[in-house]
Amino acid sequence: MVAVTRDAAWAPRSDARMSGARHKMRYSRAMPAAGGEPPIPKVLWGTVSVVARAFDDALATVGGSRAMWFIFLSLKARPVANQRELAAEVGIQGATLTHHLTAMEQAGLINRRRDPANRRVHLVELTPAGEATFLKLREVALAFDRKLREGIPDDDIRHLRQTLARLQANATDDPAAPTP
Amino acid sequence: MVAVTRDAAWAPRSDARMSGARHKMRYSRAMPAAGGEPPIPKVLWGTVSVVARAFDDALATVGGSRAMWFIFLSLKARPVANQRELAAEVGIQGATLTHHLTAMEQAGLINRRRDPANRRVHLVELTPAGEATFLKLREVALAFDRKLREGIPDDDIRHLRQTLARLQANATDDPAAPTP
DNA sequence: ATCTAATCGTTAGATATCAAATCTTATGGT
DNA sequence: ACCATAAGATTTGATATCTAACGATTAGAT
Repeated sequence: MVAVTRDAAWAPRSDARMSGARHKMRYSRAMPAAGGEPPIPKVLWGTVSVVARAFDDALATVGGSRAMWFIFLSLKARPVANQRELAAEVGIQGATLTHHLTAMEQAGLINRRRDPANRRVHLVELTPAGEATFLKLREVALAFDRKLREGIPDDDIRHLRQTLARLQANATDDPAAPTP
Repeated sequence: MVAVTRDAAWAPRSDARMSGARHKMRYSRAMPAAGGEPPIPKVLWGTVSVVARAFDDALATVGGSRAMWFIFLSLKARPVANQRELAAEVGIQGATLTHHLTAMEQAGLINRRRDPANRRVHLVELTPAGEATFLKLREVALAFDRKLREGIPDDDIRHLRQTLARLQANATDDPAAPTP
């Protein structure tokens, strides 16, 4: 018989996500190398699930979404040659970008037109409504960023960026041919 | 006219994901507060997309997946009272867990049976085939962990865990009622 | 000049996830 | 004893994402 403490009814935002560990997990039982800590992929995934969800919720309050915000951000940060490049910048596949752009176009936030110089490429540009939406989303994103970094020194953020970059590089490097 | 360098045909694993930034992005143009660096949510999302994909690919080579591995991991790390608790541990919703467990049951990796003491509860237990699969997945997961941490001092990993935990807490804390 | 191959984008089909509705079983109030 | 409510799990319907196949356009070879 296992005693289980349930989510209290009075708890604000009784969101069970990621809050289930009432007993201390001992991952060393399953993963001898981990020293009792959850493995890195699990920690990363857990944090990102929670952060991304909160970010999405915040953007949704002004009618946006994470993908929409990343698209706006890439479009405004520098001119993009084509959708393929935009997709890479945003971190999604071209097919996925198509869906988002179609939705944004139907919502009147962007225009797509063929480049006269190379009619294969579709040029993406913001409409006035798109500019207005961008500003609203930016406000929410900036507020979220402030909240996210609260109590974390800038040095730690820098360190975080470095370590994440290293993890990303380590994950993708091919062990077959590291030396040419 | 924008000059665009295309993916070279000779590049190994010409996966465009997250590799599109040939020009240095200046996010300060769009996000004045960021100091030219991409905002934290974007960095997090980018790193996790890449790492999770690589991890999934690795697990797929022995017939597994990220979700399956997390489920095994939680089941082996300590006994779990019920599926709701297991879902929280894994970091997914109960409905999603049901799908995975159904698939794993059909694959002969686990059994689900009603708890005689409380017939609402479905107890999950590994079959011998499940134990064997767990060992194979663990091997892959340990190798991936080693690869992921290559060149990163343990102190940095500890630091990473701490910062991620803080980000997670900051993301979810309710600004409405921080003080009771 | 024409034909083949490459590039850009979209469409189609599949999977993973979530929220909401539903089903089954247990608990508590009367 | 009976019924309403709660808890655990599943099912349903929606969304975001991916890969693979396709359509349109251009570039290159002959």
